Amino acid sequence: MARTSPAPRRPRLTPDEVARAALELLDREGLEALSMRRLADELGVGTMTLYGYFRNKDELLDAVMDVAVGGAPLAPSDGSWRQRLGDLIREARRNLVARPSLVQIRVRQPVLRPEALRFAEAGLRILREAGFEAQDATRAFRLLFTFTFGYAAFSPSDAVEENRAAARAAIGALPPDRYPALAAAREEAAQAMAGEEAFEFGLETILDGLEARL
Amino acid sequence: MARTSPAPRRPRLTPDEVARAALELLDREGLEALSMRRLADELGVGTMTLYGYFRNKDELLDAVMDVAVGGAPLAPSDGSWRQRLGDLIREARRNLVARPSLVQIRVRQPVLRPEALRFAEAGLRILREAGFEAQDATRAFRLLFTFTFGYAAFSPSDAVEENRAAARAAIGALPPDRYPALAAAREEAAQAMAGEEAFEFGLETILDGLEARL
DNA sequence: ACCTGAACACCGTTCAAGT
DNA sequence: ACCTGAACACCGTTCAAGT
Repeated sequence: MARTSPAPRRPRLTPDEVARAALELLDREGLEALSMRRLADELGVGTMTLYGYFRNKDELLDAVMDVAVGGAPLAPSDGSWRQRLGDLIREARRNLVARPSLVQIRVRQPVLRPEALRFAEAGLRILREAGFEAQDATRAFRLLFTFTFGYAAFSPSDAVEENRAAARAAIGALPPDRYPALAAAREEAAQAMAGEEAFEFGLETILDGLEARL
Repeated sequence: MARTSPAPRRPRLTPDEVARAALELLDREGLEALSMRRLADELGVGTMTLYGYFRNKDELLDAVMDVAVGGAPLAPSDGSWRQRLGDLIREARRNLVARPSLVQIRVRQPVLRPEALRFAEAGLRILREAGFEAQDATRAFRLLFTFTFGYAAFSPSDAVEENRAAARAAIGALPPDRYPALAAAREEAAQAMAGEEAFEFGLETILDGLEARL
């Protein structure tokens, strides 16, 4: 009467399940809350158990990035190359606004996972179809990527009004004779430090520049 | 016979000296080595002494940023607005390449110190002289700032060849039928992920886009 | 007025061991 | 084969105290 288990012992978790739990913790409490100890606690295992799935924290974060961008549909839009490329970038921006921690992970380490590379593939494809040669296409994509991630990294996405107020105060405290341009554009500078309008201005300006190169 | 000291006791250090010592440690060993404990040790004081100069670590980092960018001459170049703006950005890039930690500090927190704002002032002034109104000028500067800091944050500045090799390997491992554009531009993509050529392409494309708007 | 040790509440990771 | 506690070498910061 064979009991249920001569079977080889199997891990309680898969790396994917660990990564998903990490992403959930990230969404709930942010990157600073995602420690190996906290995550292990939430999963009900010892801290060191996690090191059976990932060699270290960077590897875990790599996997978190992968599950975070995996499955997102990369909405295939139509229209001109310019329209489609703009839509792709706006979709990336929406993802980064929804998950600011992804930017913090990317700033720690390059990410070369297949799921993450779908974004580059989609961008490159549009640029090649538009007529750019391989070298210009990769550089153009790099420019768009840098702007999109840079804007997410360096422009506040929450507490926007507090940040604007701080900027107004800082500019107001400068000696106007040494900072005339900032003094004359105080409100505009406070507006431009965040938000969708300044992002759109940047994106459209880059697309203008690319169009001029064709 | 008055001895040398009825004078009020004076602090052993000034905030500026502390910030300078922190910058030196940063240059020598990078941001991850700059802890309150390490810095206090190097200065030969107790850790908590530093909290007499700065309320917390973020305030110290703010001051480090200020001394790092302070005094740099912002080389006044001449030529067209386009030439001068390009030179300003290239100078900022050189500073960030020389001190990658500044980018890591900026990603932690906005910096609104007078010395740091000289860069925005110089950029805005050129853009206003070129003919941009206040709103477009601030947005244009924000675009250039975002690209410059973004490139420094997301493109490796050392171990470039190792990073390129990793990118080649990752692209090579992708199924070519699902990633045809990347497969066809593998070497170009590896090149474009870092270096001055891709930066120059981006900068010139942005300047093209701005010129088209005038 | 200025400085500081001890303590609190955390980290990531190595190592040796437990089932 | 899989899991884990203890330990190591760190963090930033609060508190109460020392000169």
